[in-house]
Amino acid sequence: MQYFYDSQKQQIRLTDVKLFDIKKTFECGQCFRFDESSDGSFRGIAFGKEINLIQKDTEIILYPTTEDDYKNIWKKYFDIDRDYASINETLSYDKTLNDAISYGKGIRILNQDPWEALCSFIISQNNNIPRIKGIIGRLCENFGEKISETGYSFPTADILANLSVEDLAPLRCGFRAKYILDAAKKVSNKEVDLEKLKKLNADESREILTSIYGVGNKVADCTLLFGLGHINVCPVDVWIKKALTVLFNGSFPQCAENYAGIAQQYIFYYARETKLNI
DNA sequence: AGCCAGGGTCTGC
DNA sequence: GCAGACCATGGC
Repeated sequence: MQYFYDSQKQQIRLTDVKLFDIKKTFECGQCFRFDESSDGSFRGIAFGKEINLIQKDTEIILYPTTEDDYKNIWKKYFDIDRDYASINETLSYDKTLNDAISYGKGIRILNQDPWEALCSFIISQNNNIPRIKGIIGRLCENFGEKISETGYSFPTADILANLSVEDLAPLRCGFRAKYILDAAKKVSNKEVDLEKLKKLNADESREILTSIYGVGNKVADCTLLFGLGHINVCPVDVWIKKALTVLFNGSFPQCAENYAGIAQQYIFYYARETKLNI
């Protein structure tokens, strides 16, 4: 994969793209702030920047952006440097995983902002994806910064830490409001120091994350996988639970141990798309 | 109407 | 340690 920057058009062009399908990546349930436009491109916001992506086969264009933002934000965000071919080969030793990969090939695990991942997956609990996106959209419109005509950044923990449950009423997020506020307070006052978590291992981080009211293992593991780069962590939701029972006799095979999070994402996509009617 | 959605907490055994 | 009630909201 190579990149070319066009300063005239303010765009990055990725060529010879392998194993990066933007539609699957944005629609596999790992992030909630990217939406498809009528022309098939995707627009979204991450790290306070709005960006569009359009893909044609092995070419992807990112716009508008600068070369610096590509190097400092998007290259990492889209997991460009990870060798998915090699990971897929390892996972393919298992026949069921191989089936799931042929279905979800091109999914990449995004490296999201840890606070956004934590807050988003608190909102995700006992909820469905369209409504999660709605609540997060209202959260950003109400408390984020306006960064374009229609775009708002994800609000910081510091901003949310000073709010009350009543302030969050416009979100219509129900019982989750008190969880969001506790997370915001603990992150803001460094009782949960997300920067420090980056230096800890998964078990140590999970222990700290679950000290937040409303954060259990599943939400913590989503934060570890999607926000803190632990690709060997496997969040278990109702779909994964069902898939593990039906497809794997309870747990993933040996070949998935180092990439359990990625295996999990293929299986999640596979299970939902096929509704597990296998 | 009742069930479900990328769950977690609290109570009672 | 584990099952069951409960939690808000909205789509089907």
